[in-house]
Amino acid sequence: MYLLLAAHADGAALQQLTADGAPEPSNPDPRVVSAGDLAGVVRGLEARHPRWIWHRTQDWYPALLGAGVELERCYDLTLCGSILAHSEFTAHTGYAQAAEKLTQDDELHQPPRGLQPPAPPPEQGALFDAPAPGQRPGQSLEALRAEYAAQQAALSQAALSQAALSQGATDSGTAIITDAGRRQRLQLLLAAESAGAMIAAEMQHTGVPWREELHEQILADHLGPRPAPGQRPARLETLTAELRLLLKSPALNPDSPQELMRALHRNGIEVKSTRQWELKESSHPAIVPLLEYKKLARLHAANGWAWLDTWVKDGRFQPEYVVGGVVSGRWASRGGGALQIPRQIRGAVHADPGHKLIVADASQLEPRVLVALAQDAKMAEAARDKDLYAGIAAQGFGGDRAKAKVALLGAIYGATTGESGRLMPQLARTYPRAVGFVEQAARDGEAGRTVTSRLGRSSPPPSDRWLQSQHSTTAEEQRRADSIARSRGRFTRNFVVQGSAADWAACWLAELRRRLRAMRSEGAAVGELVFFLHDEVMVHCPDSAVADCIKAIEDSATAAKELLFGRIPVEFPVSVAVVDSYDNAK
DNA sequence: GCGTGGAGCGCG
DNA sequence: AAAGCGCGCTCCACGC
Repeated sequence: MYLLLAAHADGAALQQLTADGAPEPSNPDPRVVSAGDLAGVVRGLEARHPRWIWHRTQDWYPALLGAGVELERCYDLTLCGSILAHSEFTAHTGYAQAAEKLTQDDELHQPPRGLQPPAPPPEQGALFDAPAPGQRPGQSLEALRAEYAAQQAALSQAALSQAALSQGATDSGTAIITDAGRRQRLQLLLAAESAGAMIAAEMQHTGVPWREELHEQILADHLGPRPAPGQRPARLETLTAELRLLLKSPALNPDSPQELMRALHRNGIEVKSTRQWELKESSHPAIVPLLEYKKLARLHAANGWAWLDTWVKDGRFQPEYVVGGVVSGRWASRGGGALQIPRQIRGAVHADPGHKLIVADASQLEPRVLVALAQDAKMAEAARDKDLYAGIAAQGFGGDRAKAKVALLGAIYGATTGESGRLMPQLARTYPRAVGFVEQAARDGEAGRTVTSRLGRSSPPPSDRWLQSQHSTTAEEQRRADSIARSRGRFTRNFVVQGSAADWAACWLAELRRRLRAMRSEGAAVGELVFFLHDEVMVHCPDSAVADCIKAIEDSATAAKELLFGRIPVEFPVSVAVVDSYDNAK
C-alpha cells in the first residue's frame, strides 16, 4: 500500500496510490486531514504497513516522532529524485533528461545539498504549520503524485545507457549486468536512502546519551575552571604567557596564524605553515607549548563549554544528520559537528544506568568493498582474514602490514608521491584486477566521464573548471588542465569505493533498523540506534538486550554484503565493543 | 558591520 | 613520515 502525504491549506492531504504512482482505482480520492488530526490519522493508517511517500522526510517525520508516531517505511521524493536524476543507470530516461534541463527554481530535482534552501527548522510546529500548497510550488498533492509516477517510470527503465556501454565498462573487468539487475540495485538504493532519512530523523529525536558532568570534568582537567564568556581558560592563558616569553612577542595572539608565523620566523623557526606536523620538525623550546596550546584551543573552541550549552540538553546530544549531504552518498551533519566528535571527549558519551553502548564498526570497509567491486580473487583471499592488511602484507609485502596498508589506501585515494606512491607498482603486480578497477575509474574521471557506485549513485559531471580547461592552448594552460584532470581522476577513483561503501553502510543501517523494530514488536526490551558515522553504528540498549543487538548488527552486515554483491567469498566483519563509555570502544 | 575564503584541525 | 579522498566547524583576514 502506497500513501502519498502532501501539505494542504487545511493541514495535509492523503492519497492512496498504486505501485506505479496512479491513484488507487478502488480508492482514488484524496482525503484532507486537519493538522491537529494528522498524527492520529497517520498512526491509524500505519497499521496497514503502507509506504509513506512524501516530498522530504524532514518535512513530516520529526513532528510525527514528536507526537509519538513511528513509521515503518517511506519514499523520500527529494532524495530519490536526486539519485535518479544523476544515476548513469537512468541517464537515458526522460526523467534524467528533464532534470538536466530544469531551471534552478524547481527544487525537487536539485541535489539536497547547497543548491536547495535549508529544510524548515525541525521544530514540532513544522508539521502543524505547513504552508498552503500555493506557497510551495511543485509540492501540491498532484505535483508530488506526478513526480512519484515519473520516478517509478525512470526506475522501471533503469539500464546502462548506450554511451556508457561503449565507453569501456567491459575493459575495467566489470561484468555486464542485466537491466533487471540495475533496476534492482537502484530500487535497493532508493529504499535504503529513504530508510536512512527515517533513521536520521529517529536518531536526532533520540539523541546520543551525553553526560554533561563528565564532559565538564574533561574540560576542567585539560583547561581549568570554566572562564567568563570571551575569556581564555586558565590553562590557555598560562600557555599564551609562556609562548609570548619564549617567542619574545609580548602581544602575540597564538590564534592568529599570521602573527604566529611572523613570531616563529623572528625566532629562527623557518616553517612554511603552522601545521602541527611541520611544527614538530623543529626542536625550538616554544614548539612543545605551542602544540599543546593548539590542541587545547581546539578543544575549547570546538567542543568546550559553549558547545555543551548549545548542543546538549537533558543528557542527550541531538545533532541533525543530512542524508545525501555528500555526493558519494555519505551523510553529512549540521550543527554540533556530530560526525567529528573528538576522541578527547568521547568519555562524555555514556550509557544510562542499566544500559550499554554497543559500538560496532565495519573493519577496513573500503578495501573490502574494492575487493568485491573488482572481483579480485587474489585479494579476496586476503580479505578472508579478519585483518585484511595483514593478509595483503603476507601475500605481497613480505609481511610488512604498515606497508600493505599505506599501499592499498594510496590506491584508493590516488597517491602518486611519497611512500604510498612508490608502493603502487608492487601492489599492481600482485593485484592487477583491484588496482585496474580504481585506475579505470580514475581514467574515466580524467576524461570527464561519470562513474557510478555499486547500487547506482553516480558522480557529478565535470566542473566548469574542468570543462574550461579542455580548451587550453598554451603549454602552461595544458599543464594546468592536466592537473585539473588528475584531480578529478582522484575524485572519481575514490568515488567508486567511497560511494559503494556508503551503499553498503546504508543497507547495513536499514537492515539493522528492521531487525531492531522486529525485536521490539515482540515486546522485548530493545536497543535504539543513537549514532552513525560512515562505517560505525552505536546502539544504546538495556543490559538484557545486548546479545540480541549484537546478533542483529552482525546479521545485518552479512545481509548488506549479500544485497550488494550476492554470495561472494569476501568477509565484511564488524568489530563490536560493549561499553559504558564511548572512549572505551576502540 | 557583514559575508566570504583560507588556514587549520577534528572525524571517517 | 606526513602524500592521496570525503566532510564541518572555528578562527582570522580581507574586501565591501
